Amino acid sequence: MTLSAATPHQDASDHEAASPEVRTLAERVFQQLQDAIVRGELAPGSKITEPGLSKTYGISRGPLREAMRRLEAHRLIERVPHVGARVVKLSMKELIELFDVREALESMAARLAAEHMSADEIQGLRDVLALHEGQSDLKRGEAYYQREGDLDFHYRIVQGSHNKMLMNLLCDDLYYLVRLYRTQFSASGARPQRAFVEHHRIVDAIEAGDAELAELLMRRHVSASRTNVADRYATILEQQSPTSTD
Amino acid sequence: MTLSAATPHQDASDHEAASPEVRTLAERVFQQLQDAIVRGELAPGSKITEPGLSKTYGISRGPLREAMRRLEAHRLIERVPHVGARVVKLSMKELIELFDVREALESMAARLAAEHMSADEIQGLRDVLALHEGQSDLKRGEAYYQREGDLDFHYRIVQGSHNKMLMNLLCDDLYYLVRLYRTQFSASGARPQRAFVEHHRIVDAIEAGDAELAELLMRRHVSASRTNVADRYATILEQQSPTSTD
DNA sequence: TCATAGAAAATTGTCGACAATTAAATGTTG
DNA sequence: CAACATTTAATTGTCGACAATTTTCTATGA
Repeated sequence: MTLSAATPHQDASDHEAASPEVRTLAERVFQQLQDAIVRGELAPGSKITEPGLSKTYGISRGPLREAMRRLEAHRLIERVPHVGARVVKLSMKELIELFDVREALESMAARLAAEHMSADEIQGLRDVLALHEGQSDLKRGEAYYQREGDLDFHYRIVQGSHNKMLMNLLCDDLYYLVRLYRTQFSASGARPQRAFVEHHRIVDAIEAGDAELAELLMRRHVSASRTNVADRYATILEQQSPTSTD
Repeated sequence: MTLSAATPHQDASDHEAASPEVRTLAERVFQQLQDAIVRGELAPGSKITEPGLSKTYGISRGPLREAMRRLEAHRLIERVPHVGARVVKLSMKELIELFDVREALESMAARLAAEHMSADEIQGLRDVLALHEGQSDLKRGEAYYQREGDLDFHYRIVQGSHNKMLMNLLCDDLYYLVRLYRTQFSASGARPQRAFVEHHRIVDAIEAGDAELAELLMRRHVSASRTNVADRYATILEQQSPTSTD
């Protein structure tokens, strides 16, 4: 809530209260389910049943199924006809693939942002960084705000590209998957500090209008993030089942 | 139909017959609507009403609404709560944005394809090209097969990347929009012949395992395609309303 | 004990009806 | 005649019930 000025996500509801701007039940339960999955309340790979959710959220199966169809299209759940639906579970390979796609799209976004971002938008970007850094000094163990703050940073650059297609793809499709993994593998060790520095340099390049540099720096930034996440994934996988080869 | 070996699209139904592999009504009507929109039978910007479609396809509104929710998530229709749905209509700006995103993603796909494509997959790619070229010699005025053939080429390279995320984004999200515009703005003048040459060079690079070159060539190829489409769009726009500034 | 076949339960798919909201039509008034 | 208010119609949103399919449980047999 203290991040209100820096949280462009559209999850307006705190926990389960009705949002006045959301007109239909299907829309509301879609956002609620999206949030529940991203937060990890619905564990990856777990089966979700229509009567169960229908009872949990107090709505009939009609709008619920419409919400599930949207979640399916956004790749947050996987459905099999006549069998049921499960929360998506990314393998390490898929997680790396996700970062590869991010690298291509976000570096493009950074280039466009350097070309098209307004002074106000750049100022907003700096505000996010300042807020981010301040919180980091205060509570460096608390990873939650770092993660959301990091995503806000990327979110704003994508919006700064002024490319609607790109915004839809990254913000509506990929970022929810990114947030899903982030609940499991938060950045570790010296990575957050390095990310800070990289963020600043990217903003510098954008402010200078150096599109080529902004693109290059963002590409490296996402690539470094991918390496870090892959390491974390492998580490956790070893801890869980040291002899597993999967 | 003669392209069966080279058409990886999953539109199995010819016109409206029941596909045995499609288990549910919602799935079937989703594909039918998708096809109708892509073919232009449902004009861009036209309003679609639930009772109308329900009567047309002979199903109730339940599964129909689920299909529409999926179309909405794939950006083929746009819905407003309590008002209705319309077939998406891309402005020239959005069309260019779409090609910009394609340029970033498909150049990445070409690079990965050069690294990971198997000999069989490359052979299949050459088969598509040969078929494509033969048809071009026979009937160069017939643009339909060219268009589908071109898309098959791109489709196979994306699959050759062996990146599931990339395949989903391009094949499930973007290519239907590409096909939608293609029904309106087919390649013109000397563009098809040039595209042939570019396709061959891209395959050569992939076969040689030259990832960097494949990426560069694909980037140029999509960029050239964008330029051509933008010109066609502007021309048609002028013919329709010479004095319009929109 | 394990495997298999059948029955029972649960879940998904589909439908028609009713409520809520919006769009259109009609009538009224200046 | 135009502008506005009211009424009517049409469309969307939601619900509960029934049919079809799958999964689970149970019983029978080797």
